[in-house]
Amino acid sequence: MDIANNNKAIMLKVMDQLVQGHELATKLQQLLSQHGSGLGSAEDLVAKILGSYSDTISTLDSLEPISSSFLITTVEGSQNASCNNEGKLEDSVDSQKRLGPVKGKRGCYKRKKKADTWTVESTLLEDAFSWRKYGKKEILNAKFPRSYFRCTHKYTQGCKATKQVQKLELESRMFSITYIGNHTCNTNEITANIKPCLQHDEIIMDSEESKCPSLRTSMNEEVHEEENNHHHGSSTESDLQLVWQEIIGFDEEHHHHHEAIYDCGETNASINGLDSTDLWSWQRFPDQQQ
DNA sequence: TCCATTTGACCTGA
DNA sequence: TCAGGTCAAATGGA
Repeated sequence: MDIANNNKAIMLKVMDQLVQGHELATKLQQLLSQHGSGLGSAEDLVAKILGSYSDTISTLDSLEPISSSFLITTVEGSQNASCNNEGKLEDSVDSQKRLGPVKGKRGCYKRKKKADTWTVESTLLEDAFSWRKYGKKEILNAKFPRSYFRCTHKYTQGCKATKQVQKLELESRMFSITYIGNHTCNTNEITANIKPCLQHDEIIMDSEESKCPSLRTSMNEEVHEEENNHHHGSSTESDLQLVWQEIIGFDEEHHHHHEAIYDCGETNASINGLDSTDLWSWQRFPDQQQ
């Protein structure tokens, strides 16, 4: 009996590890696709890794019936879901919004779990996805408020990805960007219109462990290019500007004016058809101020 | 008019 | 109990 229980525990642990590996490979695949050209072989490799994980998981799953539910809950991880309607999230939410306000539903949600969540520290706030801000919150013992973003395609494509952005220190350009959930929207459409941007200065700070060592390496390679990367853009300039403007405002409340430092002289850039007025003004954060 | 942001309200979970 | 996360009405800009 104990042996059976022990085997079951081992099986669960193996499944856990496999599922985690699968999640990491999925994230890596997404990041590789965001970074775009020249990485085709790497993407192929990731696809093979993912296939291997899937095969192994399904094989184990067929051996142990109880693992099925485990697999689903783990893989879904932080995929947020409304507390009503048991999973049929997006359409219902969307239709609710269009049909009119439903009182008593505010804040009705399931808090995201840590799985499928990873944190990046970066001087750049943008990525290949389009985000819409839905909230801001003062965080206890934090100098700066945290901004909350959801995927623009949440209602149109049911994409459940969200991210949280918080400035780390007053004297630093670094932001802590927490990504929660994977994009399920049509990323090809997004990335096709946007040049891949280098996410220099990024440090993966996964909430569970360091999940993406290969990514970390690639990120670090870009560090030295920091000051030269003012010519990359994405569809997320709007939210960048928002966060930046908030922070500027916040700084100005606590310090004084930094206009000269913010003004890096690049305005009205048009990248890939996207209007990016004042696109780069946010990049010159007052790290060298007095 | 449409869409995005702001912000106070509200709910969940630790 | 309260900090954190999300909702949704109000507001503003294009």
